[in-house]
Amino acid sequence: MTTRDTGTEQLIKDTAKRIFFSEGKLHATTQDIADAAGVNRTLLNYYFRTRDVLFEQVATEARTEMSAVMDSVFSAELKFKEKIHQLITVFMDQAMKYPYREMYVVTELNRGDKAIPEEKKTRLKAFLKEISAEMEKGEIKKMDPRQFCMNLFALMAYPLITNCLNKSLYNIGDAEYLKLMKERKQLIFEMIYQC
Amino acid sequence: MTTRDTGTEQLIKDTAKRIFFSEGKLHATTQDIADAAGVNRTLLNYYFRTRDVLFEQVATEARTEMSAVMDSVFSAELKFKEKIHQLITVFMDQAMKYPYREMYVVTELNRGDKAIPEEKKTRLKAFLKEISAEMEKGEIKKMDPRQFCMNLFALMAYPLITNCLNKSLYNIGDAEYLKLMKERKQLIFEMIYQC
DNA sequence: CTTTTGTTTAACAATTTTGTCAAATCCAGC
DNA sequence: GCTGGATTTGACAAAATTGTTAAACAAAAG
Repeated sequence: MTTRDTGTEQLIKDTAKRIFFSEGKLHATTQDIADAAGVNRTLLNYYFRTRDVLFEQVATEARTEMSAVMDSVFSAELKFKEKIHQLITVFMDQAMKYPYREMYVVTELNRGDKAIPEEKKTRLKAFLKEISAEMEKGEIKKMDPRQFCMNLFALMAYPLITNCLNKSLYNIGDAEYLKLMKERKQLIFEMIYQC
Repeated sequence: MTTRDTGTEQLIKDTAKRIFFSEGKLHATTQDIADAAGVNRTLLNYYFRTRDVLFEQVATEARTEMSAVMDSVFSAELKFKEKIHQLITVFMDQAMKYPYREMYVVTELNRGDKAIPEEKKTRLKAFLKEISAEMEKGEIKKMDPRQFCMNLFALMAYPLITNCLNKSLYNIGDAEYLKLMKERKQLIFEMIYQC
């Protein structure tokens, strides 16, 4: 017989993602997630058997989505400058929806010893080479390409992770915060490029 | 009778800090902490009564230490440029010891609703004004001073938070990582200043 | 309408984590 | 040595979180 697909399974996963990656509640319990999704907690066990399976599935999808987004940029046939521009746009849009997703991946790394797939490392190496080439051409300031990468991702990700803190510190609301983040896209580009 | 002070209380707190802020195990259990400290778990209850008290105490001390470090820079009588230089040195040294401390404070903000003390906000405002003044003088590139702040802290904190990820991604060991972070101090200074 | 099968629920069991208590231990002061 | 209070420990209780099961429910197929 065909599965009836009431959409509950997806609802649970989406809710878990929202709680983990948008709201940053990294220690949410299965009951928390069930409540937020408006379903009986037993359903989490019905669909995923155990809490760990759900968490793992969500984490895996997070990594996959992240990779897909990155791939779309890295494998595109674009000039370097355009690629950076694209990367900032795409990454920040993602990070604005799921500010804590990266952080989740990092903390996962910190306990279980998940390895980074070789494939990603080679892709990164290619990108580092591109960066070096641009530096040779004098397009961007010379430095360790790894530092360049760290700078880029730091500038993009950090303010979104510290969302809450910043809003409170600078006394700004949702609307203005959004505006600031939009401005940031351009700002980061200039910062990275003019140095 | 006078307290015997076997140093156990401090040992427990220090161990908790190490686990939380250095190792990034934000979900450590009381047993984990007791084991890491090499003491009986009951002692955590003896000295702190409940888990929450211990956590709160550790978090409070973290905030206090952080503030003290920041104060020492912000309230110093220094030229702006020297102040930034000092800030980078001090902040990064701290962040290298306790990379996840800030993150801990942020995630704490995300569930309980801790407010930021007014005093800190006023100090920040003063700093933002200083930044604006420097921009007027043409010492640093003009932008929203809040963006300047976000840039600065992002460049300092993020690579340390993603410590594990970076080591794995770039295939680097502890020694080289340390070297990279040292280089970063100078790099960040130039980046902030020459834009 | 009945059956069949996937879905949902409530009650319960198991596990994990935290808290309590009394007894044992240790050490300063007598 | 003995005493008294602080410290430490192990056994146990309580609470919180997770997992299981059987039964109720809902919808498609016959």
